[in-house]
Amino acid sequence: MSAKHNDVVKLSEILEKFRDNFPVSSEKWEEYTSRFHRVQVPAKTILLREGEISRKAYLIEKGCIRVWFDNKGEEVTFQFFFENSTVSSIESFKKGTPSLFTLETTEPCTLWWIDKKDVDNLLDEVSEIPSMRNQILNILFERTLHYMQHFLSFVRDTPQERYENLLHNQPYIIQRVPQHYIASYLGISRVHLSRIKNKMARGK
Amino acid sequence: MSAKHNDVVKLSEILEKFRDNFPVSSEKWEEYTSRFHRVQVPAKTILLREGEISRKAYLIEKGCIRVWFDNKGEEVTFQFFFENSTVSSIESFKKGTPSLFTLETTEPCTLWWIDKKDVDNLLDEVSEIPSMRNQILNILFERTLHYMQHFLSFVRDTPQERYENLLHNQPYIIQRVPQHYIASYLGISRVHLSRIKNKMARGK
DNA sequence: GTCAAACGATAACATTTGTTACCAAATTCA
DNA sequence: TGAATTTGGTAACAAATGTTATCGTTTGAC
Repeated sequence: MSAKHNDVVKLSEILEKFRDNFPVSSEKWEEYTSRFHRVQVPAKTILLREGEISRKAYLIEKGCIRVWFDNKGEEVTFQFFFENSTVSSIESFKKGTPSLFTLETTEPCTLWWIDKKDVDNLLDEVSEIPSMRNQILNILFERTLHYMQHFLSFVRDTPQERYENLLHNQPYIIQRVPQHYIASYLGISRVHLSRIKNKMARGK
Repeated sequence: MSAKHNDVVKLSEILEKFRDNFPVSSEKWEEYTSRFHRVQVPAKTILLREGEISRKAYLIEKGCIRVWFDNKGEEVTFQFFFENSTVSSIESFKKGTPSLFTLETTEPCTLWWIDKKDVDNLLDEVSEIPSMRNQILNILFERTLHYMQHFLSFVRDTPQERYENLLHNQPYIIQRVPQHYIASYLGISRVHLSRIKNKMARGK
C-alpha cells in the first residue's frame, strides 16, 4: 500500500467522537485508542483484495471506501462507506476466511486502522460491561437490518425506484461516486442507469 | 389462531437438543425451558401479520414457516424456515416496530413459542456467561452472513443459477414448498420458473 | 367420491434490461 | 499544456423476463 504513515498525530477528533460510548477510565481509553493507527492513502488504493484474509478494520476519518467483488470478469459494487464508518470485510475479519470482497478507496482517504487481535482483545474486555454488550449487539443488529433492507429493495423495487430511493436517502453517494459504480450497486448496467436518468430528467 | 394448546407435554426432544449449549444448572434449565409453550397449528396459519408488532418467537419442532410480504398486491416470499429453526419477524421482535413481514405456516406445524419479555430476561441472564455471549453473537452474525449471501446470489447469479443452487443446497425446500412460492423467493414470476424447469429438463 | 380451489405447464405477446459500439466531455497525470 | 484515461450519453439490436390467458392435474374439504 503506498501510504504515508503518521501515527504520532494527536488523537483525532474522530476517535474522540466515540469517547462518550465508552464508560471506561481515561487510562483504558488511552490504551484502546492507542491501538488505532492513522494512515493517508490516495484514491484507488486497494486495502484488501478479494481472496485475501482480512486482518485489519478501518475507521474512515475522511474519504470513501468501495466494497466490490469480481463477477465473471466484471466488478460489482456491493457497498460504499464514508466518514465515521467502520469498514472491514466482515466475514473474513471475523472468521479468518478468504475475503469475498475487495476494499478500495474511491477518493484520497484518511483512515484509522486497527489490528484484528487488538479488536478481539478489546471486545473481550469491553463486553464485560453490560451497556457495551448491548451496543455491540445493536451495531451488529443494525448491520443485519441494513443488509435486509438493501436486499428487500432489490426484490420489491424497480431499478428506477432504487435509484430514486438512493437519490432521496443518500444523495451524497450519487454526488461523490462515479456513476458506473452506482449502476452495479443498483444491480443494473451503466447504459440502463443512463436511460433511467434521462427518463427522469424529462418528466419520468 | 386456531390451535390446539398442549403445554403440559413433557419437554420435547427439540428443547433437549439445546441442552448442551447452556452451561447452567438443571434448575436454571428447567426455568428457561418452561417459558416455551408447545402449540400445534394447521397449514396456512398466520402467526404474525405484516404491520403487527411481534411479541413471540417460534421454534419449529415440525413443519415449515414461510415469511412473506405484500408488494403492490402480490405476495413475495422472503424466507422459509424448517425444523429446528427459530423464527421471528426479527426487526419487529427486537425493536417493537410494525413487522415488515407476515409469518405463515405452509404445513401443519408443531411449534414452541416464547414471549418477548421471557427472551429479554433470558438474554440478560445468559449473557453474563462469556461462552453464551459468544454464541449469541455468532448466531446473529451467521444470520447477517446469510442475508449477505442470499443477497449476493441475487446480484451475482441468473435466476436459473439461483434455482440450481437451491436444488443443490436446499432440495428439501423445493420438495416441500409449492412452486409458486419458490418463484417469488427466487425473484422471478411463476411462469418464468416453469420455463427454467422445462429448459433444464431438456439438457439445459 | 365429488367438487372447488390450488397448482403447474405452456403459448403469445409486451416490456424491461443487457450488450455492443461509438462519441464527447471531464479528469488525471506526466 | 497535451495525451491518455476515465466517465457518461445514446442508438440499435438481442436476450431475458413479465403478463395474460388457457387448460389440465392435483389436492383438500366435506
